[in-house]
Amino acid sequence: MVTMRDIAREAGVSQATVSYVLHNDPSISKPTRDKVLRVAQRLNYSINVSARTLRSGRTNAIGLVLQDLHNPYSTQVADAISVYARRRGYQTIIQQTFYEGDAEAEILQHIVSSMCDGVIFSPSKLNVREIMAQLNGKPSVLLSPVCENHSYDTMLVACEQGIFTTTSYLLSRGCRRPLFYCSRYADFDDIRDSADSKWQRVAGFQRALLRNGITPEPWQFLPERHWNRRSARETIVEAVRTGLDFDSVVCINDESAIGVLRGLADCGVRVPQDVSVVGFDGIEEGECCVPSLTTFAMDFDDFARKAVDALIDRINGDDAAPHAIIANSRLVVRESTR
Amino acid sequence: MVTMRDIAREAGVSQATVSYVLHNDPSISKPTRDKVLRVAQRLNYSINVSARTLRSGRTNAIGLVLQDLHNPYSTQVADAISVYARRRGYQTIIQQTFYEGDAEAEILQHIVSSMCDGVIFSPSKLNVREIMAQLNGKPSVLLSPVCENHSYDTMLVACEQGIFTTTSYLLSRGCRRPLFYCSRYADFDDIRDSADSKWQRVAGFQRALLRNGITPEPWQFLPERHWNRRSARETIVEAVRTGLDFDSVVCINDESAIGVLRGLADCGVRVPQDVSVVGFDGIEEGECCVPSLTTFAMDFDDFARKAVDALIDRINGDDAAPHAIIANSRLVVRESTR
DNA sequence: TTGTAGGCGTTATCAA
DNA sequence: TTGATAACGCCTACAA
Repeated sequence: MVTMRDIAREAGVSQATVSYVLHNDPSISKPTRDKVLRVAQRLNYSINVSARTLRSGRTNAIGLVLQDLHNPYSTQVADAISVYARRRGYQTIIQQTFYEGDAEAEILQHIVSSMCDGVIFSPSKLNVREIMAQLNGKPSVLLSPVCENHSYDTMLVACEQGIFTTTSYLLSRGCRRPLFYCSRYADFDDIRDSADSKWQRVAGFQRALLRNGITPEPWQFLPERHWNRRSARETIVEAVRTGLDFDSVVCINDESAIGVLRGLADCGVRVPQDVSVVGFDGIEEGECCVPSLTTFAMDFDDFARKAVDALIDRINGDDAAPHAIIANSRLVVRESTR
Repeated sequence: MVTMRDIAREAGVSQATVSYVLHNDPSISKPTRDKVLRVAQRLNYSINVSARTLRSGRTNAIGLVLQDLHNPYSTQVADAISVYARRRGYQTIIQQTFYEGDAEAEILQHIVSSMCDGVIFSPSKLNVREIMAQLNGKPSVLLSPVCENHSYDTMLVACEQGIFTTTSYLLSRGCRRPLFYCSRYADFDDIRDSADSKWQRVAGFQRALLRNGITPEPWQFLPERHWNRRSARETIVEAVRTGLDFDSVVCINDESAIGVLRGLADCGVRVPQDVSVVGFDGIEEGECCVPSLTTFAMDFDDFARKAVDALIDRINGDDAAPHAIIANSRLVVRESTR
């Protein structure tokens, strides 16, 4: 490893001078500058980030801590944030917690102590108290459906409203017997004010039904499963096999919706002629599947912009009260609804 | 920020003792140990990674430098590598170069100087000489279709053989007029030994045709476009509109194949009854699309295991001659072929 | 315009 | 069993 000291020795200057040159300090004369730069080039110098960080306290990187990168939604979030952060002059360091509380704490600790100037963090197991303990004052933006705190800026997703919108659209197109994938039935009054992402979606579904004079009934709720293609596919196939009478499926996310589309194809059910399907998220895959997916699509670029801007403001010392941030989103009508 | 010195003061021991305790050094007595740990807990201490790295030279992290995270193939690679690296006790730091030579060099420099003990790197713009200069001796595994060097372990993809396999399968099912998405026509003899990933695939296509007594002709080659859904969709729609007579499409990757499926659906062409489609990669999306995709599927877990194991061996001082590594892969027959 | 020197938080050697 | 102490590579007053 070649250090500034090596360059200094080689160029016949002090190590401090090298540092100044590499920081474009104007007080260094052109000849010295050139000489140092030439040597640095020749020795193929690259700065030691640990040393710089240790000394300066700045990393010029932001941490993005997600649960995993396995699902398209997370991937698109990660992609959009990386791209925008880069435009703002920051490296993005992506880390996954794999839904393990230990990993979460460990990663936050590492990140807190160094590696990055701020964190965009999607919590799973940790509660706000624990998060605060780990984050310990480091600038942060939370990606969370719930805004159970007033300690951090939080990117919210309009779950209730989104599912209300997709369900309402379905009903406006004449559907009367929608299924919801995936949750067990719960009484509307028990969940209407829930802070939980899933229950918010269930509540949106029910509110749309009620608004249209339909009373939600337990048969409409498909059992709780993973929010992924495979679970959704298996579940909907099972529903068709058991002879469930439905004319549409409201899905908790796009990935599930794509599994539902697949499962209906397995059963020879035509979409949208026999059954309509709506998703939630707006992942790219939904544009290109057959049939393409009607969904409540988030604007990922807007999401990334707002999250990163908020974080960088905090890094730069903004101490306004933490606030909730919502990205733009809208209903996108495609082929999966009639 | 709370440091070891703070703990030491609070616990009435030296800072060195704190370090020993936090490293589970057996020479520290139980009472001292407990006292220090209690204080550390209370002060919510977390280690400063920069300082540790600067001093010890070890990070316990590996860097994964990809071109982008926008396509499912890269995402699945990143996912699999992160998961396996974690099992081997390493954090994975994912970085994207966005196909910009500058970013590539910059990221490698940062990573070289610190942040991680080794790098899994997918080069785009940089040539081997430049890579070597940036990497500067840091343990590395290259993800690259070409093995133009004997300086690094390199994960190879069986491009020629893979496309040969998918094309041969198509022909064995009675197809006689396959299209190739996407490349311009090139004479077989000019490309059969190419080191380039794309030309290897084209060569595989042609070799399969020749083996079956079919002479490749320019009309079979769809113009060069991006290897993504949208380009493929537009291209195949155009091909159908112009009345091109074909009975199958060999795609350069799965993402393109999914775009082709979509484009054919746009035109009312049935798959596989009218046209068969094969992909290359084995991304998850191919399992669940309609129709599901016949493809030459890589075993991503095997890929990750081999890449990470090789890298960790190097980190641990293995100095065997660099070698080429190929992950398991196999033809997966699904619904998109007749 | 350039050099000297101290310290960022840790690890690790050596001595006590 | 524990404590001094000297780096690791870089940044930045301050001095020259």
